[in-house]
Amino acid sequence: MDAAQRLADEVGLENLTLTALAEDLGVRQPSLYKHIDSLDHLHRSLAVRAKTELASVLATAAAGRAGPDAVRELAAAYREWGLAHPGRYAVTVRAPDPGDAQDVAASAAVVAVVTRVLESLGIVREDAVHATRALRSSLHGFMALETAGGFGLPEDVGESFRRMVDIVVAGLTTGLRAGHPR
Amino acid sequence: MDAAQRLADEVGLENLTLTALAEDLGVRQPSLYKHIDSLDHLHRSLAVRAKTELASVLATAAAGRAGPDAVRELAAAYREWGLAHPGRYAVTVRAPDPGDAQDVAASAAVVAVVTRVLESLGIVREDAVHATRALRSSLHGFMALETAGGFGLPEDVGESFRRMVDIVVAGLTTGLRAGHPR
DNA sequence: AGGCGTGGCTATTGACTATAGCCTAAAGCT
DNA sequence: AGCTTTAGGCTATAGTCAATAGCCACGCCT
Repeated sequence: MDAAQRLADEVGLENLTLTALAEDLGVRQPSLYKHIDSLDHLHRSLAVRAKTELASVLATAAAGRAGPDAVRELAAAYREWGLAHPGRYAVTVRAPDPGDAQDVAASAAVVAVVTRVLESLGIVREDAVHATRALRSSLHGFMALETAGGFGLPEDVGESFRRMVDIVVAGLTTGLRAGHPR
Repeated sequence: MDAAQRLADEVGLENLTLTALAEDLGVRQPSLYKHIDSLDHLHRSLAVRAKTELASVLATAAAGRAGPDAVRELAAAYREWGLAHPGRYAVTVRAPDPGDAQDVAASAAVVAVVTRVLESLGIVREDAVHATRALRSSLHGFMALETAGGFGLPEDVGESFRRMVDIVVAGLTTGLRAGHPR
C-alpha cells in the first residue's frame, strides 16, 4: 500500500499499473494478487487511506479557527495537499461503493470537517448540505482544471484560488443575510 | 466522428474503445487507423467539436440577458448540456495542446462566452480572468462530482446547483463592491 | 490500359489485468 | 521431532486494448 501510494503520487493515478508496482517492489506482477483482489480493490484501499489523511489535514488546518478564516485555511490546506500528493488526491474523488462501510466512513469524515467549518459560518441543517456541495465543487473543480493544465493564461493561479475562495465565502455569508436569492 | 461522439455519450468516454467503435461501425478495428492517427487524436478531434458545440450552447443561453440572470442561464445550460451529453462533456475538460491552433481556438471560444457574461456583471480586465476561473471551477467541479456519484445525500442536486450558482454570483458582485477581501 | 488514392482486410506485437496451478519456507500443532 | 497449514512467491497463459505492417480491391482520372 505504501509503495502504491508513493508510485501513484509519482506517476499519476492513471499510470499506477500493477506491472509498474510489481517492478517497483522487485516482484512479479501476478504475485500482487496475493495481497489485493484487483486493481479496483487497490484503488479502493488507497481511497480509504487518502480520504482519512485528507480529513485529518483539513481538520488540522481549520483547528482553532472559525468563520471565513477557517474556510480560507481549509481551502488552502486542501489545495496544498492535493498538489503535493496528486495520486492520493485523485483517488479521494472516487465515490465510495455504498456497501463499503469503511470507504463510506472515510468519505463522510472529509465531509464532516467541511460541514463543521461551515457551521462556524452560521450555516446549518439542510443549508449545510448545499453549501458543502458548493464549496467542495469549487475546490475540486479548481484542482481538476489546474492539474489538467486548464489554466493557460499567465495570471497567477494561486491568486485565482484565493479569490475563488473569497468569492465563495462572500457568497455564503451574503446568502445568509439575504435569504436565498433566486 | 459522429459515431464516436454518440458512442462516447452512450458508454462514457473511458469506455469509448477503438474496438467498440469499429464494431459499432461494422468494420475491423485496424481499419479505423485510415481515419484517425491514434486514440488520443480521436479524443482531440472530439474535443474540438464538443468545445465548439458547448460554446454555442452557452452563447445561446446567455443571449439577450445580462448580469446575474445571464450567469444563471449560462450555468443552467452548462449543466443541462453536460448531463445530456456526458461523453462530449468529459472531452471538453481536456486542455488543448498549446501547439494545436484549432483546439486552442475552440477552448478560447468557451472561455470567451463566460468572459462576456462576466463583463455584463461589471467584471473586466484581469479580474475577469480570476472570476472566469472561479466560475468554471465551480461549474466543472459540480459536474465532475455529480457524474462521479459524489453526492450521496438525498438533498436535491438541482437545488444544490442553483444555490451554488447564486452563491458564486453573490460572491462576485460583493467582491466588486467591497474590493477583494483577503 | 495504366496509375494512384481510398479504405478496407489479416496478422502480429506489446502493454496491461487477471486466473490457474505449482513450490517453498516458516509457524504452529501434536 | 515430525506433520500440516498457510503466506507469499513463481511460471504459464488467456483476454482486452492500442497500434503497426503489409496486402488487396475498387473507382477515378488520364
